[in-house]
Amino acid sequence: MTDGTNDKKVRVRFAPSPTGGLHLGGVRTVLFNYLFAKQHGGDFVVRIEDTDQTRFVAGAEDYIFETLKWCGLTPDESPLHGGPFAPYRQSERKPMYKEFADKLVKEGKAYYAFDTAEELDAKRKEISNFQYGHAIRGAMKNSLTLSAAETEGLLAAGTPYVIRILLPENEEVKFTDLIRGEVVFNTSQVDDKVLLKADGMPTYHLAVVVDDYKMEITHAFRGEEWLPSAPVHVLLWKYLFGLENMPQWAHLPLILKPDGNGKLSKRDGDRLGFPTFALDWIDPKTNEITTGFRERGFLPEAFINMLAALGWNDGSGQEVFSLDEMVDKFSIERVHKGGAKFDYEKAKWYNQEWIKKLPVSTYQAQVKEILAEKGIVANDDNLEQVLNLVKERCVFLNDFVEQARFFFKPSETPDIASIQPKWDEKKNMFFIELIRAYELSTVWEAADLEVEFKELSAANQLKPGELMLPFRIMLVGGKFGPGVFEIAAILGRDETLSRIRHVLSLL
RNA sequence: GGAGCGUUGGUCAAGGGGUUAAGACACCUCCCUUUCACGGAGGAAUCACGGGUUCGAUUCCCGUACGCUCUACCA
Repeated sequence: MTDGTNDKKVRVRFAPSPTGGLHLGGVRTVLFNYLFAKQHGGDFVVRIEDTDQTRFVAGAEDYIFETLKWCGLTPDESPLHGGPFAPYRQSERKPMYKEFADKLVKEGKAYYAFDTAEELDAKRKEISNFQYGHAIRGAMKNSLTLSAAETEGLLAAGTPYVIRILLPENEEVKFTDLIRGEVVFNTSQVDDKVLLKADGMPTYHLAVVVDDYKMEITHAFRGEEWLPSAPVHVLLWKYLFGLENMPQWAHLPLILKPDGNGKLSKRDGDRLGFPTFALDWIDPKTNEITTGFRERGFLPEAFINMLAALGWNDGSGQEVFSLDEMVDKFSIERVHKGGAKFDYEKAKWYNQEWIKKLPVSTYQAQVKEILAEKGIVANDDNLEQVLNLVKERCVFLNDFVEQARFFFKPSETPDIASIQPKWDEKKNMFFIELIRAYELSTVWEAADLEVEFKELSAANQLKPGELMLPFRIMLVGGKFGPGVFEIAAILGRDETLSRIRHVLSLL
């Protein structure tokens, strides 16, 4: 199969570090993993890569799971959901890694290095293009340059050390990337990466290989920033578990900032006024709040749809996809190689499309809550009707506040300024008569109300056009919203008449 | 600096040796709407540049330019 699946059960993983809020790129990585797994009837596992204790941030892990939940991307296995390959936190798997690092040392594929951070810094300053590799390692303090006895001595004395992979000189490492095709690196160009840190924790390089093996991962999709270190991972697979067991790789393109160049960062969002995180993130140290797409009023359907479209399309021209449709139509080979600039306008368009597309019942409760926060009590009898009437003018869920509030609460500041200049006694009389007519109406439906309105305006020798705006201002408070007669129909007789009277009294 | 990856309208992109080079977003004009939206019609590209290969290249090859990523005991 061209997408790299074979008879093995497909298993993918998303492996985030709990260092803060999940940004767009991270969620898209999850999405593509998820889509691929589900399309092949496989498993989606979430593994927490918390090997760097200095960067650990409290709450970040919970945040990741809340994000997945909101997006509807449920893991089959994770620290939260459990699973047969537990534990799913690398910090809890610490003992597993050292064994493999030791094995590599024993086989001459890796070595102990005793250089201190200061010594490394000094070398980096001294030698331009410093790379801890074949050209330099002979001049450093490690088990390759030290005698066996010296190394033993340092180890026995408890001297801090790291284990580095010993890269062969001038050897080609090839692998097939599902998105990019064959990728080739020469080992002389990559350095002897640290595998095991002085604190006994593995680096990403060792951990990702060991865990992918132990968790029987078949496909590994990650951001493009990992491409340069891929040869180290391939070599580790070759040394430890065999290339035939190595997962298929796919390196996803980056999401770029809308203006200028470079990958999108949280700072760009702050600067340009759009979210980059899925949900609100509160920095536990500074208490600084970063707004998320959810709180900004995005629907999860729109959020993931927009994310998928950033780098993938099915070639048909279709742009709006549900999660199920994406599972059905996704193809890793149709993912772009080049990065895409993030376009917030397009993101908003997706949201509006989804607000229109989805039955309002799917977000009605949430809108009701948003309204309540603004002190607007919506009654369930006609909320659905109201939302249906105004949904096509909402880009964000929060827009329902402005678009729907007048149904539940008369405007406190009706825009009488825009009707006053042309206001006269004739119009005043018309509305007084309208009140009377509407009081006597036997039915209260939009079409009938419109007929009565027009008949009355004709009887008064007024153009309905001159009266529509005042009527709208009376009911709505401003120059916006659905058809006035539909509004009146929903408001009901009492409320409609009361609003006409009220504005009349102000004119 | 080195290595890797990339480059189709302002943005996302389809396409792929011979086409009027799809579509969407944004923008502008018009229509619809006696409001605002929705909707509809119209408007923009010497396919980064230079060489090849070819009857023919945006599409294949090689360079160049530009951009990005990596170059940590971070992921």
